[in-house]
Amino acid sequence: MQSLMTHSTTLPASRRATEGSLSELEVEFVELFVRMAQLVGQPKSIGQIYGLIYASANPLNLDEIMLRLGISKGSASQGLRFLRTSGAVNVVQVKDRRSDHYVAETSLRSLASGFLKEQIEPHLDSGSERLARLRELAKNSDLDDSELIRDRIGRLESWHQRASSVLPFVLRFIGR
Amino acid sequence: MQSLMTHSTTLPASRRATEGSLSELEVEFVELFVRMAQLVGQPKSIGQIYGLIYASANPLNLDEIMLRLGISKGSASQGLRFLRTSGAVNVVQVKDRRSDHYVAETSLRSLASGFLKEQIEPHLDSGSERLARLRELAKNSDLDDSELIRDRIGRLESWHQRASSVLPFVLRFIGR
DNA sequence: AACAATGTTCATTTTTGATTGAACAAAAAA
DNA sequence: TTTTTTGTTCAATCAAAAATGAACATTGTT
Repeated sequence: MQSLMTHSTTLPASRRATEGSLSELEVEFVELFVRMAQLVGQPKSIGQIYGLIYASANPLNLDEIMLRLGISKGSASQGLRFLRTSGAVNVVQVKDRRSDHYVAETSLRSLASGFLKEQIEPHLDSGSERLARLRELAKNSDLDDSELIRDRIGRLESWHQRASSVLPFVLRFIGR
Repeated sequence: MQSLMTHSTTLPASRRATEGSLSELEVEFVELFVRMAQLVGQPKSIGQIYGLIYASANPLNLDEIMLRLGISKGSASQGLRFLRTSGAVNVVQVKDRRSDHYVAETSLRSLASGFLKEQIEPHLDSGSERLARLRELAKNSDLDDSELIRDRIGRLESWHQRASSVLPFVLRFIGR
């Protein structure tokens, strides 16, 4: 759950590590990803963190992330866990640095599949159980509207099936 | 934005209009739709209302909905507006009743397209503007990481394009 | 006209969910 | 072993979003 590749960097160049403020360009990236995060129902901090890493030329560690974004250690830690387990960032080791550093996974395929697998699939699975329960309840229901109920449950089943089959399809279409 | 068909009903059968409580079966439907609503980032009340209407054999009006679900008039009114404008429910007139009554739109095609058009499309549109702004800022950016920035913006553009093209595709796939 | 029925609006309250930060554990370094 | 670095956890706080309900408009009824 945590791809360990080695990545050599001399943490160089422009931007000092512990800065506490972002360039105009970085702000724009961060804001863009905050919107995207919220669009898919994720907290702002997730978007901030991913946005910063996405726009960064060198791998960042937890400390840098919390300082640059001005967020708490807790948020940074939890946000990074989420991004790690859903495959949106990867852990790399930086020479002469003990802490984990993070780089962005930029393939849309990975991001989309991580999201769908983590956020959508579970719902589809639990959906099956709910449908079963619904069918059960429908048996002992008023005979009056049993026809309607039958129809509605049938529709739900067809939705469920369609949704399930669109999912891999979207992945293939969007993929690599 | 409000299809006015006439629908004759003698508001009959089982369930008394002003009851204030739901059958076990109705509860199950309502809960199912509450989950679905929250999955796509919509408030609970939206799911409740749609769920109730979905499981109802006869058209319901605002009063019935708020009483049966035990929600406020305000919630019911706002929820119904949302469902109306996104095409998830239709307005019908019931003989001898002055108020608007609602029936569920049950075609997945309509529901999905309403949702995508209302909730996703706007984001894709505003995305274009943001990308333009990003490109603008990138011009006057540090020459150091200009290569990375170029790459990242390029990727975003490709994501945007893919997302835009998947959308009508999903609709066709899911449709009818 | 006066009254009743139907809906909408929006300032306040409530609920939900995200963020914080201090306390803790684990693993290096000293 | 003691100290520092790194990261996680979770109860408490804070902020955002949703729900409430009273006031208001509109339209029909008497």
